[in-house]
Amino acid sequence: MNSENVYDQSIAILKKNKVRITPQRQIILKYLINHHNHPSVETIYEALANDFSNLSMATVYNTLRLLEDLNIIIQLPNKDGGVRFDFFGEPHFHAICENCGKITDIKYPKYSQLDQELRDITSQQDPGFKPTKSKIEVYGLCKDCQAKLNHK
Amino acid sequence: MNSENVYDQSIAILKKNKVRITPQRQIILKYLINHHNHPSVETIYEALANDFSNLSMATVYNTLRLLEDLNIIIQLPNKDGGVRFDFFGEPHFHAICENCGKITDIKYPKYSQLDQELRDITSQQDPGFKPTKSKIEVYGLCKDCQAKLNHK
DNA sequence: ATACATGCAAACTATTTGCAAAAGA
DNA sequence: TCTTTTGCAAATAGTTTGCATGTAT
Repeated sequence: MNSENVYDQSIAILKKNKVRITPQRQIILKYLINHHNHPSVETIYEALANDFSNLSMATVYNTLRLLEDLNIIIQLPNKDGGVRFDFFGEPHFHAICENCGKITDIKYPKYSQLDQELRDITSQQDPGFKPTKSKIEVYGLCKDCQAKLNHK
Repeated sequence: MNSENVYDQSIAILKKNKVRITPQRQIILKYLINHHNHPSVETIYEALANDFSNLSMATVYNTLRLLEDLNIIIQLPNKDGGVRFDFFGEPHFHAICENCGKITDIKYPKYSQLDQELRDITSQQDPGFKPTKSKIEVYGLCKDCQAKLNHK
């Protein structure tokens, strides 16, 4: 699926949920679709504020929460405070370096299958719980940090 | 494994890493082993400050970070700011309600197997990355919140 | 003995909030 | 039109830090 389709599909989700398509929401959504750098709120704000004056942090926060609630993006923990975001088009999980905080996308062909299994088990053990999504993270040390830490 | 063994085993990990066994660390660790309420920093502080005067928030923060770094406890996201913690004796994952933030432990017999698979895939796709742990969360709506939201 | 840990309070920073003005539908 | 959204600035809350004191080993 190309990024145009992905964008249109996301906009459709917004419309279905009766939220207004504002320019701010459009550029933030586009930014997230086109950048796979797992940006923080501030990274997004700084990248867009130049071309789009009068963009406020509050709006970035609002939009990100909205997109996350609609399962268009997911939130990732950030090593030193704050959070980061990732457009969640193709299901994948994340490898996170415990030393530098670097986040890498890990594609997993069997993700949907695993997701279904996790939901089933959850519903079994917590009757009545209605799962909407699952999130997986693998923590460890990235290549660079291993090298750095060995030199000490 | 009973809670005495779990405690001794955790203390052994602390000793192996040459951190001092202070009374503060002991009572915080014991609290986490004996309470499966996924406490916040403040919950832990308030529960212990009564019997242990002069306990400071800073020490609770320090200790929790230490225990997390040593993979004795894991950190969980909290709905409205802050984080929560869980002693990670038997591997399990968590069901988190998106509406009220309630966290439930979900036991998964095949967890170690899945954990191994996730690590392998991560190492394959991010050569050089050295995994230390994985974390899985299933988000959704708990039974109570579904009922509440339907009444609206 | 001495390096490490603690307690306190102040500092910091990410995030939220209230409200008037702006603008989608 | 009229409800939702935005921008701004102030407020809030979670977490960290600096340093003198205390303590585990």
